[in-house]
Amino acid sequence: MTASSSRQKIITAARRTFYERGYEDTSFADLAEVSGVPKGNFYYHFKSKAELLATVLRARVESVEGALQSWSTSIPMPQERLRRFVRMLTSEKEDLVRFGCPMGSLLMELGKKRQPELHEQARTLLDIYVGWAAGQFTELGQKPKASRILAERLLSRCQGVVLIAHAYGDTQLLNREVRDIEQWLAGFVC
Amino acid sequence: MTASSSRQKIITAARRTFYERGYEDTSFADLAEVSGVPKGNFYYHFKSKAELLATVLRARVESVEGALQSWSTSIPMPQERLRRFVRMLTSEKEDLVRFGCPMGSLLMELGKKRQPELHEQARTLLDIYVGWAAGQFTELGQKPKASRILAERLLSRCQGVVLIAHAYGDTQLLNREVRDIEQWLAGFVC
DNA sequence: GTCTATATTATGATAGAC
DNA sequence: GTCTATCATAATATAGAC
Repeated sequence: MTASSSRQKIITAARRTFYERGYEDTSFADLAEVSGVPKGNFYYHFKSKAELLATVLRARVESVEGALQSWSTSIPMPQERLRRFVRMLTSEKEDLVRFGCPMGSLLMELGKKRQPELHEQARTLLDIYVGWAAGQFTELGQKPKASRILAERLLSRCQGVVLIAHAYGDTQLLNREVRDIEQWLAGFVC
Repeated sequence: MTASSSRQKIITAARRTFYERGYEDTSFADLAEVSGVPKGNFYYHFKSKAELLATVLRARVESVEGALQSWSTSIPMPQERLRRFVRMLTSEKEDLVRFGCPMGSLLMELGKKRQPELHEQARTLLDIYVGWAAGQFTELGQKPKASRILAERLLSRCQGVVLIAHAYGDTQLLNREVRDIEQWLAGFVC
């Protein structure tokens, strides 16, 4: 087994388990079990648990950047791109209802940590979404300042919906509120 | 120092510190420091840390019920009561921007715990707000089912706004989005 | 009821053989 | 690079004197 393979197994397991149980409640013993890599090896690949988290956050950033860029090339109309973004909530509904939003969970948990650099890295994720959404609103004819506000409002609404749907474990609520956000978005199309 | 005094000091310290640092990251040593009560005493008043958390959650439930009931008697118009509710976000803005929403934080953290009864207790808090808000919408002439949906939407929007404002540490964003929610609410008045 | 001292366990992290 | 064994620490929880 190559080095990068073990390293990748750890990252994959951490990404999923940090999401499901939270960062603090996930031990290296847990990750060893999930990944199949003995926990002693972890310190060959990462110098600390915080560094593993930073790596997971970078991996999430790259995933998100990749998805958003691919939409920008494959979907011509900005309003369709925004719909595609909101539709993520329904296509991922099982996980979102069970575990909440991966980004939102990290933002909340890391926002309470003593190390502010971890919170900053989680905020990078949010910034990518907000910056991208603002770009779509600008293409729809909104001024830069208004675009930023609308983007923050869109992310805010998505986060709120997922949080409540997760609290109630209610998939229907999620579906219904996604439709409401889509209707709100439709007001900016014409 | 009476028994109830020590007990109350622990609850007060726990309520605040669980909010600021999260439940899991708050140790009895931390609470001993904050409350001034030696940590050995904690197990005289509470049989476990989980029981202390349950007590804190009950205290929050009582606070919320008290506030909502007092509004129902002191504020005659339901639309004014809903405004009062949303205005909480601005009157508590310093804490909300620094630490997020106390209820939202607990919902997220406890939603990832193995003990589902803790998550249920946190959801009780949410249920109280949602039930109360639904009652206000009903008084405004909405049908019961629509009232429930609007109440969930209101809580969802508030939670989302606080989460994003907290992530960015942005008080202005909070103020602005609160105004937007108030405008949305105003649509149901006439 | 209050406090000190301590047991117990889990975790992040390290040492060193292979 | 991989794996086992182990350290050091911090946390929950308990025992028992006062």
